[in-house]
Amino acid sequence: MENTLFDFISKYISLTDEEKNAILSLDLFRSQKKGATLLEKGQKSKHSYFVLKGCIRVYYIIEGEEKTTAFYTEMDALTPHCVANNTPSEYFISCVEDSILLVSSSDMEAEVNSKFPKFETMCRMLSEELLAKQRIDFDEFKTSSPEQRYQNLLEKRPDLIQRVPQHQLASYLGIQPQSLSRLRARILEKKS
Amino acid sequence: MENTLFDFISKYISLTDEEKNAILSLDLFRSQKKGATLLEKGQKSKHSYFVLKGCIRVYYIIEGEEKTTAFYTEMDALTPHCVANNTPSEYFISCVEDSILLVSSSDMEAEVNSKFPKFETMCRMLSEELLAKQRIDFDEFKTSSPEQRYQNLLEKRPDLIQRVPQHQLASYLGIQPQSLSRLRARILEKKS
DNA sequence: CCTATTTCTTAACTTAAGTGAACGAGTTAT
DNA sequence: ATAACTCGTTCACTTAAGTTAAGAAATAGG
Repeated sequence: MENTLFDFISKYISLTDEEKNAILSLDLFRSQKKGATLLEKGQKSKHSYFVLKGCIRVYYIIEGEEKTTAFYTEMDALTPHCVANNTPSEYFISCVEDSILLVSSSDMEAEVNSKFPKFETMCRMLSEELLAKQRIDFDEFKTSSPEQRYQNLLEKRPDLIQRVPQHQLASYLGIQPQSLSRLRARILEKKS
Repeated sequence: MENTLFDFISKYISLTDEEKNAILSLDLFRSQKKGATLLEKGQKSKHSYFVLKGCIRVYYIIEGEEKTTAFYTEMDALTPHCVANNTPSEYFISCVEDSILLVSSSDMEAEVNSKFPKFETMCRMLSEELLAKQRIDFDEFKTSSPEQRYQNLLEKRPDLIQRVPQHQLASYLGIQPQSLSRLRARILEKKS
């Protein structure tokens, strides 16, 4: 588990053993059961998450319906919108599977950032990278049909289709569960 | 023009007059004519943009069709995906209007970041903020219909609808220009 | 100033997604 | 063990977006 974290960090900066131990001593790892809620709509929170194992999702409740918009799996980092601007959350976050997460608070990050400039550099690089990557994902979503989005997902995150309930996948693809069912049937039809 | 920039920066950090002069002496402001291309597909680039005045757009050419996916106007910052990972660009960037831009290179930013930690802090805060904001935009896009997206745009960026050609707006909303025309007619119908 | 081109709209038709309902399989709770 | 739910699928029907084509309006270029 620690290795997952340090492998990830090593993509951006290099840490001494001392620094690694300092991080471990902060004791940030948390286990969560499938279905556990990490953040509710309306709540304020200062917590950011890094997924070491498992899967968490972001969802809204719109006119009584759950709309899942994002999944975070191994090596994914998530700072909810409400953390940045200290407002009540517009969405929920919960565990799709039993998960092991690294949970940090913005206060703690601010402290670490000011003590270790190297760490702030990593945060900057990481969020710049995620911003550019998310831009591409958004662009792909805009420029493709539901069917193309599903095919795209099959290529890029085939594991998600196995791990996650269909009705959650559907809203992730921007459609109704019935449409996803139909679309899958249509694709099978084509192959044969 | 300088004020636009320093007003923006002051949201994140405070600068001394000396520091302001240092920034101005870098001479980063560039004027661009409507229609000018800032980045082409396949090109590598190290340039990031901050829009002081005007409007630039990101677009793809997919099966011969232009697909516009993003607009950047006054006080918006853009670091293309290809800058972060030094790969050929998957999209084009061009000016929708005559524009005044601040253009920086990643080399220069790296240098400034290492000399002035304050500046790196600003970059981190900015990209974290943009990441969270873009996440919300993406979520709204996923959870709403083309018509809702248009109504949403009317509320949040009414200026865009005036400044930008309809066919570019259409792909920004994820639909065909004909569908946008129809959808606008439908909305007018409802109001009366 | 007029022509050429681009942009926007409209229309008719096709295709796919939304909606409401029903069903069976699998799960959870009592 | 059975009742109550959840989940995925299918069906019939409605609605909206995609597609192709044509024409009007606005814009740019010579």
